Amino acid sequence: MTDTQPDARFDPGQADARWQRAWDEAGTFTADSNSPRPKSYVLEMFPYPSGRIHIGHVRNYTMGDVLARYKRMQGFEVLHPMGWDAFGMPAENAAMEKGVHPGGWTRQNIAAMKAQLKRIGFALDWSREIATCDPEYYGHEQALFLDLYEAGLVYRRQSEVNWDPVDMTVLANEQVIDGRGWRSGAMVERRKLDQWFLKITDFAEELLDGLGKLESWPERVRLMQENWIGKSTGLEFRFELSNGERLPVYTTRPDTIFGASFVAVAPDHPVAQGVAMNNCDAAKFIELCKRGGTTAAELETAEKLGFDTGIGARHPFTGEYLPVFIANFVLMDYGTGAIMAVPGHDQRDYDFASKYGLPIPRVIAGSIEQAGLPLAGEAEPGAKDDGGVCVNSQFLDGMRVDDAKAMVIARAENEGWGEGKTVWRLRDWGVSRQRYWGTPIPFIHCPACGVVPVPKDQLPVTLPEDVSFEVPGNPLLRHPTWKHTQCPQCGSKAERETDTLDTFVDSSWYFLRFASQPADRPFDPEEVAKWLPVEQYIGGIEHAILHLLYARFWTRALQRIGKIDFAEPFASLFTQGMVTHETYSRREDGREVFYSPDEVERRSESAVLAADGAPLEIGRVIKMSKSKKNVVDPDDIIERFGADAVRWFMLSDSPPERDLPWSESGIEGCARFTQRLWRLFGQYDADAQGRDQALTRKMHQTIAAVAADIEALSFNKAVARIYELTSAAEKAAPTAARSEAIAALMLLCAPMMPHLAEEAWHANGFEGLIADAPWPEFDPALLVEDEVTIAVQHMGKLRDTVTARKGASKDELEALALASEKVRRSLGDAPVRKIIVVPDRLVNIVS
RNA sequence: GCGGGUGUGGCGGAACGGUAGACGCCGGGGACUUAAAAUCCCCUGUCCUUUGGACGUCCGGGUUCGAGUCCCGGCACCCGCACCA
Repeated sequence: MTDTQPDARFDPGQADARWQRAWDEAGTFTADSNSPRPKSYVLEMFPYPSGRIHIGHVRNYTMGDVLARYKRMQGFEVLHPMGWDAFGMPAENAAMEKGVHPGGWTRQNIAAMKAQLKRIGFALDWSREIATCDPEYYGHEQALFLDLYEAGLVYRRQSEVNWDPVDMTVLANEQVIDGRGWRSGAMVERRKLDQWFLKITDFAEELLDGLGKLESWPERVRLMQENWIGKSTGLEFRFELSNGERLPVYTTRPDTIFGASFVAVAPDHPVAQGVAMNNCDAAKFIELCKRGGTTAAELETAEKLGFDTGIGARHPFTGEYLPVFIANFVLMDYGTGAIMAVPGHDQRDYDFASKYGLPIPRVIAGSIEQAGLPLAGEAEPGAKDDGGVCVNSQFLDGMRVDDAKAMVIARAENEGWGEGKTVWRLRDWGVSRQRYWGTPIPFIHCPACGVVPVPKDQLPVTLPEDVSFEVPGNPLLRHPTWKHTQCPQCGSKAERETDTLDTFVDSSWYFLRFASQPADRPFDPEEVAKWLPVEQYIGGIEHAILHLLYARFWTRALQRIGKIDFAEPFASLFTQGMVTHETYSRREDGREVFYSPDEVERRSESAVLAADGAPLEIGRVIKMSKSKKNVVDPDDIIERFGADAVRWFMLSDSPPERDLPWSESGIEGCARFTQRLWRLFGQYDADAQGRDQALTRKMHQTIAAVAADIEALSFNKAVARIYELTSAAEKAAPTAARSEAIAALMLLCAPMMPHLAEEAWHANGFEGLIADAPWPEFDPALLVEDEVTIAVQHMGKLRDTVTARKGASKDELEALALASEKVRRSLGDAPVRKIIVVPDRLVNIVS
């Protein structure tokens, strides 16, 4: 090396900023959609601008960055953009707590977080930066929303919300704690409002079928979406009620119809409402059900409660009258809002029947002989693939579950009291939010013309800036002038819609806007076609269902109305794990007080509070959160260790889909490794002479393996490979082969530790930026070893290892194994009965 | 409650059904140094008295010449559950 002393240390404090500037000035990461190179679109889920970049963001974006840089080195024109999911509740909360404007607060956060991201040296095309709170962005979103409206995919209907009667505001589920408003503490009420919906259910079948083609999505995400969409086939049929009405119910298990011992309806079912009109106990019961949260988790964990309406429902086969209950575990949103309950074979029905002393007959058993077998204290599911047959079921007795289902449906259809039906769990997407900080829904309510869309040439409908959060309620609703306007159709006085869109709408098309940003349209279809679908999308598993399903829906909807010509936005998906940290706490005045890592002195087996030297309890390793104070600040650690050490830590050790436990000693080890590499890079000698076959072979193997590992996103394995080649190169004699290996290491590290790689590349006199250098080639002939180690087992237990020529025959390996003294000792006098030989791997002797 | 996942040394993890523990961290010992830092070398799953052996991948069963890996049944923890993003 020419201008660096061998013992000089790598100084990230200077190098990081220098190379970040160099990339900026050269426009290295600006994506050119007219480039002749093949295109690659690498995208990470954009962050909510909460104020500071979280270490979890750093991990997410480091993974995408390594892939983006690697793809560039492989000759791709890479689009790797970044933006801000900038609408949402925290900005309004900040406004209420600190008296700041949500817009100002958000823009300040964006500036701070952008500076943080720049310090990590991400290869991002900042020229395409988007913030969803910019009128330029949400105006186009309003236009798309109107397009979907024209296509009949948008409608209004009544829907329930959590209403806080004290704060006079709608609460999000997370703002309802034990049935009370988080701020006011008032009992939350359910209130019906007119709200906007998107017809995602129109696409249920397509969204389900499409999953099958997403081969590069994690299996578990596809499974979760499949279950969420929840296609089921069953029977919808009508009970004749003792009051003369008819009650439609839906069941997926018509084969168990003889096990029905009661009928249950949802508290908001018309039958329940009807009973409540003349029966104040029923009305009280319904009120009771409406208390408490609206979430599925709460409803399903709540104690099963029912109210006997006194109505009877006539069983279509037996003619017997079953009692009709109002029950809190029946959902109005699913099926018909009423069920036939089969306690013998459904756990919820079982719990309910046990509580109210209703019969629990068995109608499914392993065989017809087991008809009299009692149920073992819980419901037996009686799945279709375990050979269950119908029992105690008249004409169904002895039939297999599948056949019985078909038979019951056929009888119902013949006799005219029911029919086979497909039902979906998926519900339409409610997008109305009664909040200020979101995209205004571009509609006008005219007393004469009704609901009228805002003409496109009047978009965007912008948010008013002069709003106050001191008074409870929606600022848009209270604003003195904003909502008052004229009807675009008749010109008379009218009011703007004051609901804003769910922020999931914002994130349902941002990946299109990144690819193409015309001023007059949401995107240009040709430009979009060049980049989309996203080749690799990376984000948290917490988005496995909602965000990813909504984005898939939105893309398909745009395809249906001819805006784009592809159905799936993300070809490949990766869900990364969280960054975790142990917690430090102690009891003070009877409650647990947490301390942050920088207040703590961590010893090998204990931790003490630096301030007073008293011991602290080391808690479990859990997700970093402010309340547990187990957070580390990215800026802080970059300042101490440099961007490359932090990036390296994010990639090392833990597989990317699993949680990564933060540790001080881990990051220190990474920082040490940057210096170790730097010393090795300093030993590059362009004039060195001589061969080193073993090292050359190792180099080629490493180049191939690191490439494969990066493409599989197995960064921890790529890191391990780089450690191995580093050790080998350090130990090797100074030959031309060694210099070649050192240069290869610079290139292999370039996507992961770009500042260090650039610095070494430059210091050793290489031309240009390493970010622009091609990925090194490898010789496939050098990947295979010519000698292999063969494991020799006796009865499956390892006794010896022997060395053999690669590709040695079974007979040769057998002879080698039997010649081993350790094997002969283990064998003793026992006769050899069988020998299993796995070529190039092992020999197992069975005696 | 329902749906989905995870579980391997002191710690993070590696391992086409085929040598369990690659690689890193921690720890121990040594070298260099007046000393320290930095750096380098060696050791490091548990147990048994050794050359050597036994036991070991959350627990209990099973399939197989051979199971961390496949099957059945548990346990623990994590994610999601439709207005958090």
